[in-house]
Amino acid sequence: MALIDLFGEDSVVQGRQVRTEPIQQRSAARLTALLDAAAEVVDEVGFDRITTAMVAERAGASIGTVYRYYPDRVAVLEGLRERAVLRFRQRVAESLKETQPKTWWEAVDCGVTAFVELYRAEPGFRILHFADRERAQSSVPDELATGFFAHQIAGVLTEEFGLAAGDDLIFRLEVAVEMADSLLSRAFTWNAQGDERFIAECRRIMHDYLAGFYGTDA
Amino acid sequence: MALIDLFGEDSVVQGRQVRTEPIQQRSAARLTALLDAAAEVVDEVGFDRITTAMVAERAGASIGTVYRYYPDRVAVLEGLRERAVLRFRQRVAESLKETQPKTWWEAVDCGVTAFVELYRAEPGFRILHFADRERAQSSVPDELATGFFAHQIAGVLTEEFGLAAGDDLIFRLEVAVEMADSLLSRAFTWNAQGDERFIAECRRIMHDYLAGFYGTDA
DNA sequence: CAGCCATGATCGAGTTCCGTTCCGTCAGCA
DNA sequence: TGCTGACGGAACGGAACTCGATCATGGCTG
Repeated sequence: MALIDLFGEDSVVQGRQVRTEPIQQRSAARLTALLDAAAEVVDEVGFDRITTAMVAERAGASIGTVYRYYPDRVAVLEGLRERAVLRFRQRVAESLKETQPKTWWEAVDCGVTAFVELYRAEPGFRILHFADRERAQSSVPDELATGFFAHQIAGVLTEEFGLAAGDDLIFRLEVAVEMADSLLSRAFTWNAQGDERFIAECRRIMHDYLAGFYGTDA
Repeated sequence: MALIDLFGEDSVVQGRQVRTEPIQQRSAARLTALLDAAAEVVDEVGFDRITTAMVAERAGASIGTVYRYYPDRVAVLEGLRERAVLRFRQRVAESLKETQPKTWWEAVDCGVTAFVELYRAEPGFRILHFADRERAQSSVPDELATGFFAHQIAGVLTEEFGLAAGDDLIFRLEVAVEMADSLLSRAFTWNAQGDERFIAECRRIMHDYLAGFYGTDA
């Protein structure tokens, strides 16, 4: 199994948050414009204060258009999150292709790098960490949860670097993903460029935590 | 410095989220009733769906009373968070007094235990982790952030167990607190009693991470 | 110690704002 | 040129929040 298959866009299940699939071409542009607008507004006023009117105005659309594509306010944020996840995975896929990692550690590191880069460059990317929590109380675990990432990564590590597959690996990776998400988000909490200390410590912890179980490198 | 001084209620700075300090006795009862109501409602309908009307009704008060004490809806949640932090610290203080830890590790473990117990028993306790994220975009680091905990814990570990004080210790602890918060919240995300696997792994990781820097135990 | 009353506390109808709907109109495609 | 997808924005419902009327408390006074 190629890395690109695990992290490429092919394997992303289309979300259910969109009301009407865009048929005409202009509507696809509308959709991205709406999400771009939502991303900006989220960064400016926060998750609580965002209003559908703000999103519509910023996107140069009317209220009705927002509701044409999304059933409600929360769905817009979920759409934003879904796109962020997609972009993250694409970025990881690119990073893997460029880096051609020789060890499992280098592969994991690609994930950290991709995360940091997107946090820096992508408006509204912080929604990734946020939505994690809010989701908890309502729904069933979905394929965007950390557990899903854990499975994806497990696939890569197993296929490419021969790590022993199994529940232990999955669990380890889920813990690792949770910690990394937490530390990297912390790095960006009060520093738009990301506090290098936390980023570096995150890399170190990931390495030590996974190495402690699967042997140092290789 | 006694442990109780670091974690007792004395050192808690009164929050600013309350509009009017209660003067008469009944209003103090009102305030706790409002927070109790908010805690229940949060657990039932989530952070998004909570309304001031729900809180008022559950507390047996009118809308106006809610707004007498809190400037807006979000402030109620912040008040709830502040109380949760307070209770966590009190619980840690109790736990330390009972346990009489002999090693730094036992002391840290008290923190984990307190967190787990409160998560299980205290309605709305999950707000601790939630609010962490939302807070980030608006305000300056406050004394309820993880950094504050790190300082508190550093004080205990330095005074009681002779660990070397300094920025390194503070940073380590901040990272540890962040990871613990993340893993423990994950333990409770889809399991009201807390997934024991994550709780145990959290303890192990805390121990290894801190021990790796300061030497095993003692 | 009873009663007074300044002031804290409460209430809830009313106002404003926001989420959401709905239908009339416009634009792309055949 | 008609048919269907896309769009706009007024209108509706409900939730956040205000405000002046009203009630309760507890210190003070005689």
